[in-house]
Amino acid sequence: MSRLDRGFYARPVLEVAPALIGCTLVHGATSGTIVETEAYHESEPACHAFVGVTPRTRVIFGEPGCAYVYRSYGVHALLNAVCEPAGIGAAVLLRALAPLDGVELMRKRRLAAGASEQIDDRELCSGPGRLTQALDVELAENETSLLDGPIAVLARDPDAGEPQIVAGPRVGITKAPELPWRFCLLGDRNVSRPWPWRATSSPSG
DNA sequence: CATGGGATTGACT
DNA sequence: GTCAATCCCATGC
Repeated sequence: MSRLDRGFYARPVLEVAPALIGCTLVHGATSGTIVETEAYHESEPACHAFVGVTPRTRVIFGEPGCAYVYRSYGVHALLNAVCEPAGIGAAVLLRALAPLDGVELMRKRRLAAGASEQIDDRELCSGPGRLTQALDVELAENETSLLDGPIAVLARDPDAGEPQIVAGPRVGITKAPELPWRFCLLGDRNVSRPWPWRATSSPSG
């Protein structure tokens, strides 16, 4: 499968975020299927680009298809894909993967980063800070290109069919919490937080 | 130059 | 459910 091209990322961020579900994130010997994303846009205050162009946010206003990597809570690196044409500040946060290649390497890295000694496979990449630990994505890779740089995003397998996607409110933000800009692969158990899929099932579930 | 906040995680009650 | 760890950067003086 080939990398997504610049035109893929140059679209509105609310199109790109769900379109990334089912694509494959690759870094070195480790990879995973993207199962959870969130959209961020300069027009709403939860987005870092809301404050305008600064040294930090410059990349978000730059060329679509670049990586925006930043440190969260002084602890974790979070990976975003810059979207929309240059001049517009928008990006998609990659929040969870279903591990594909290099699972044992992921486990080794997660343990080295301080995780508890027992890690279920579904916990390897189930969170924005966890997936950067597992794939060893670093702050130094901020502003690298997803089109030909060290971090690659591959298109969906067209034979796999369209994934079923559910939308909901974004996680962990205090501003604009009502926007349903979080996208998950329906029923996938690698997502970073519980999803009310059982809401329509029996309570004992 | 000092300060406050944050797109999280893991451990503990 | 609660809480600390830890650092970059935007803002204000």
